[in-house]
Amino acid sequence: MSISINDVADAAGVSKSTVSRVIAGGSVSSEVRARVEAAIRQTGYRPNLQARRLRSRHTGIVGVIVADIRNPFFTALIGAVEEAAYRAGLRVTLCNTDEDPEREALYLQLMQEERVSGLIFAPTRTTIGCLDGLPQDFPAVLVDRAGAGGRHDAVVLDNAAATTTLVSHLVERGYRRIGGVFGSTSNTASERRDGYLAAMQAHGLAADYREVAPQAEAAEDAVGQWLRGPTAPEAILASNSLLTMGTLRAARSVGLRIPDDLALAGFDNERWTELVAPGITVIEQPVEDMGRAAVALMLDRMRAPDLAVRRLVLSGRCIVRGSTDART
Amino acid sequence: MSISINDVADAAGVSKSTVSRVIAGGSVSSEVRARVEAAIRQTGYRPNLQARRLRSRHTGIVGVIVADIRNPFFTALIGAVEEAAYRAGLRVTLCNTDEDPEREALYLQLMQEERVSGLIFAPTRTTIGCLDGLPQDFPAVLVDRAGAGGRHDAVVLDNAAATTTLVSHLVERGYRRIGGVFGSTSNTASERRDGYLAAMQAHGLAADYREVAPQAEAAEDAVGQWLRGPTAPEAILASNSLLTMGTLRAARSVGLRIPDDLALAGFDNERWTELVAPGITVIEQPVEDMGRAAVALMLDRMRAPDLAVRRLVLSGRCIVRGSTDART
DNA sequence: CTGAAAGCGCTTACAG
DNA sequence: CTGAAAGCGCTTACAG
Repeated sequence: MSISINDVADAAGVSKSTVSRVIAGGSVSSEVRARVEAAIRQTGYRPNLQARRLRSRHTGIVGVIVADIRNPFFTALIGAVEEAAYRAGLRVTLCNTDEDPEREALYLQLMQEERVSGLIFAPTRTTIGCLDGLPQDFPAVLVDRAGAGGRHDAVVLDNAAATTTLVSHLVERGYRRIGGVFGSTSNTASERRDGYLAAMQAHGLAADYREVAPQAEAAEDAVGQWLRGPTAPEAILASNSLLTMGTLRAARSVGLRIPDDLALAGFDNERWTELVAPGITVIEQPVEDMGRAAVALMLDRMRAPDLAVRRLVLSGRCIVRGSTDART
Repeated sequence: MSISINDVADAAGVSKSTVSRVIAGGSVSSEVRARVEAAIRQTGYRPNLQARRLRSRHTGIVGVIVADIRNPFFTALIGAVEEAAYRAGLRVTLCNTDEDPEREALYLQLMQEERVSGLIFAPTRTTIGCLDGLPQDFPAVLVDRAGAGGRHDAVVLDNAAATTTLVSHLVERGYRRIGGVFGSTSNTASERRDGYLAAMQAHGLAADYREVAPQAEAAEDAVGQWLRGPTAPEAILASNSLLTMGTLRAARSVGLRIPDDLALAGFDNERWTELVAPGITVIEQPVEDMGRAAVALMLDRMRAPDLAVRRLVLSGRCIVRGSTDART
């Protein structure tokens, strides 16, 4: 069937050990090396990675499990992780859970069966609790989503600070009835919700919020109802760009103008947030840094499994645009 | 180190053949099956997929190579492929080439070394030519991008029809100086360019276009210059959503209003194209169907390698919005 | 239904 | 520098 190292060895008139050494860049006489390289070319030999990984007992694969590949934040994160992993000579294998804890459990098992060298994971809140099921020596790094005081390395945004910034900004602009739309599945959304609640309380304002599946449709439905009802807020803070989009669509379909009838602020500086009129005020996350940092933490952990658990907290940057600008 | 099938066999007091049978769902007495299952649970055993794949000589992995994971078209495609593959009991491994032929060559090799069961690939134009380097028995399906009369199965859009529709629509709306912005790396972009040229000629109009790297920044720069110059068009047709976005940004920065100063039409019905004011006229691609169809073609090819080459051409749907509406 | 043996394609000590 | 042997963790005929 497929050409194996034995075929190359035969063609070159050497042992397969020697072929293996040539491929691995071990010490081989230049004359033999040339012969083997010619044989490789001639036979069209491609090493079988399954065999190599089995024998060498490490795969050089980093598993990445994200919650929603259609969320541009995760796409950007994946891109950054991929690049950093590639530089470190690691391959990436990607899984998408669609925020489903069952699929998370499945993929977590699969990653172990793949014997990945490391794992980068953005879990749902449900799964964060049962991460202790992972073997001790499994180099896993949480990214974007982590509990406080977990057993694993993590890279997260300073969500409390970010929401405080957003709420303060809205209050400064004169808004009082500030509502929130938060994802219901992630710890990150909960942290943003708690930050919102704390900030509202600090300003002596009454809080009101909705928790929905972190997708545009869910936000559009929930916010649409809300905006049509008697408790409609005059400003909304949304916890990710999909929810921001859904909120915007809801406002449009109800016929509210932004920012005059409804102010809007959210997370993630997606290009479209700048293109709509008015632009949307957002917290920009250092997503490239987050991806790179996750890989760096993972590499450290692979080298030194006994390192103390590290938690990297990065700051967002507030970009003010017209969507929160009615009162100036 | 890691727990192997032998440990389970020892714990259950059976041979590893029997353990293997239990896992594979072979015929085993219920008493023995129960003992083995208990041993699996007790030891925390996870089968080593590298070993399984090596021995069974097929991986059950479908490789997916796309040009740009940040292009929402590809993200949606990946999602659809993943789902269809998952249903067929296949795993997906994903590679992102960033439109770089060198990385394409690298990943193509890697896919062979991984011994993937099948490949779904959106190649650059450069690479389409040297796809014959793939082994005959390699079940590869091209998606979104394919040459005419290639050796591989393919799923593509009817690009000629789509651009003809767009040009006719613009002409109908009274536009005459219709320019184009096309990606420079893909065959699909070339087909759209050729469709544009043919349609313009059929209408007796002079064509003018730019070819750029298929990213927003490149389009923004090129179109910005163009719009400031003496040959500025009154309408622009862009060959993907990133280019549409760049064109829109360029128009904004030059201070042109859409559609009064510049009409705009593009590809891919991304959510933001509906959210900006005015909305953007686009060709919507049946991207989910494309992903599913690619997997279906691949499965057929895996089962029957000698099947005649098939090329599936799907139609886009034109969604007219305000961006092409100045004259009505 | 169950087990012993062979072998998938490599790498890794161990000799020479 | 080179090769023969062992073995990574499985599955797959082959016996019984």
